[in-house]
Amino acid sequence: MTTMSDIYENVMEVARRRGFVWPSSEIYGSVAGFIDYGPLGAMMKRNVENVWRNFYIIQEGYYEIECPTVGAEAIFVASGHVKEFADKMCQCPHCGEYLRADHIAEEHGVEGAGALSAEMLKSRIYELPCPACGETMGETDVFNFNLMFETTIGPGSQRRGYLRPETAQGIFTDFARLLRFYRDKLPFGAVQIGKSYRNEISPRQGMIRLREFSQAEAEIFVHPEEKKHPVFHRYAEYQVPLLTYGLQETGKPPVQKTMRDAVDEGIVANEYVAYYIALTHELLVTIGVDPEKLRFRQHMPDERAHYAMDCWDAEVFSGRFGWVEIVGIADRTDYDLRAHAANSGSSFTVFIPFEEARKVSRKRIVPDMGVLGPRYRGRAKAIADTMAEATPGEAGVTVEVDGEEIFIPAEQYQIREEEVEVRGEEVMPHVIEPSYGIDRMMYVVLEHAYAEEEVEEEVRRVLRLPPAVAPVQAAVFPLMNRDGLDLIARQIADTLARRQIVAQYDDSGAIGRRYRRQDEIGTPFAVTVDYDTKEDDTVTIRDRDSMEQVRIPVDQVADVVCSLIAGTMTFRDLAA
RNA sequence: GCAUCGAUGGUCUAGUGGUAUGACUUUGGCCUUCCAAGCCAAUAGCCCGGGUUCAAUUCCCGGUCGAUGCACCA
Repeated sequence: MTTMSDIYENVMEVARRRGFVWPSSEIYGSVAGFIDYGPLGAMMKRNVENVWRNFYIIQEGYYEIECPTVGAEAIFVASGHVKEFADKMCQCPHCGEYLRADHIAEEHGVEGAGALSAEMLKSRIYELPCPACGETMGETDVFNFNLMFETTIGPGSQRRGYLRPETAQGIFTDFARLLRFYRDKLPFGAVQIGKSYRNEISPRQGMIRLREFSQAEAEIFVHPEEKKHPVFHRYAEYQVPLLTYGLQETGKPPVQKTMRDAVDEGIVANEYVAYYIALTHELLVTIGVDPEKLRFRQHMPDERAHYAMDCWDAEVFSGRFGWVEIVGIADRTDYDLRAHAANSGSSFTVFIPFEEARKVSRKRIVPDMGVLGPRYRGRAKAIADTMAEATPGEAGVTVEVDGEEIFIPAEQYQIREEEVEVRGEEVMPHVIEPSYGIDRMMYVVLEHAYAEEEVEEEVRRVLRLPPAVAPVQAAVFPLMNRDGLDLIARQIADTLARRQIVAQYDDSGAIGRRYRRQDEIGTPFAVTVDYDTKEDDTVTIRDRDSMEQVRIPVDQVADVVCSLIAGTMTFRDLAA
């Protein structure tokens, strides 16, 4: 039987051999951190993404957008990635080791070393020993290693661009357009599924840490003071294992909590974060993650990314890698919108009307233009505008126009108190972000689905993939490749194809071998045409997991297979 | 990036200074009335670059990829 340590090798061996995942550009030597999805892998990945779409687009109503993977420098200056998404590194002049400069400083009691500039760090580590060889660091440059891939846009290498390190920024930069699309109301959200890029220093761990990877992200814009999810009740009683940072500090295991309790007890910051924790749990179980190997871990305060306020990771246990972060659910506050507003000059606020317009009394300076006009001529308008913003003194008001201070005596204006109707306010939304690593989901689903079992002294390898993500949904076999059985089987395969089912026809070799082949790629159901079919127009349908067979009429095959795949009927129902 | 080890048909592997073993898989044929049966045949391989040598898959150097440890993983 499979031991913990070699499950990865067994899973990846099947994945390679059967066309799920291949090393990229093998013929020229593959590069760490890049993979190809083969035919079955690409199919399965599409299925996983479509399950994700069912949750976020169909259930939640957040539409999908698609933005470029290359972005101009300004985007990532604003997002903070140019500055923050980098490690301060240095190279030991004695042993040549590459090291994190801030880590060296921190180990020797320098508080907040992560926030120091490169120059500061350089001087702080001057007298410290190298953690690799023990020699004093001395004169060594501290440099930023940015994890973004850099490129240039257009000829002449004039404009700097970056491959996006997350899909989120595209949604933020489309904020104003999206707000109009959703007719100027909060909350609203947009999602994006696509490639992101991070130039990892040393990627290992196969599909777990890639330099080019697929993300599925939702950015949900909510009122900053009202983080109550409109349909929170959907998941209010849903139970999820939560590993709070308090529990982590004391080394305790996660606690099962309903989402309502988690919010009421202040464990999870707000209903939105809790809602997407529960939704993520349901989604991951749907694609085939073992619920016994799934938990939600809260980020420690010092662990959070530069933009996050509260953050929970969905972690899945892998026999090879231990607990692996698959999904991050963060309350990014208004960090991103504020940054893009400041850098772009565009508006990132939403006008929220009050339920009733509020009457606000305020004082307003009304200049006597009959006096100001003739006196200041061309500058009169500017002076009047400036006065409206100013606070008048006893004798008059001083305004500054074009760098010149001008005193306007009190008799040249009136102070009018007036009631103004304020109909609402401009607020900058907060962003709730569930962010999924599709490739990691792919790996853990394959690992959790993989099983070896003894059947009549032979090892049967089977991928117990849920029908919703299995790359091939049904197999169709003639028991013998003659006597017209093959023709009937081909017709059944055609019928299934017309019903949008991915069906594989196979007539090669013994029937048992064909079942095993399909087991290994996770095909949930197999239809077999035998000699009884010619007598009574029935076929057998076989269940991958139980290996049991049920005989059903040929003309019901498509309906039954569709129901089984959609999950509206189980094989057990069929057998009963 | 450093250190150690490794890389042989699709997969797993034997072995070698003179082009390579076996099994499984795959394909074709025979046989076969439901879970990798049997028989015959076929296809297919020494990670890449350089060096030493008459000759390198084998020895040496460099690289790539992988495993392990260190470092790294917003």
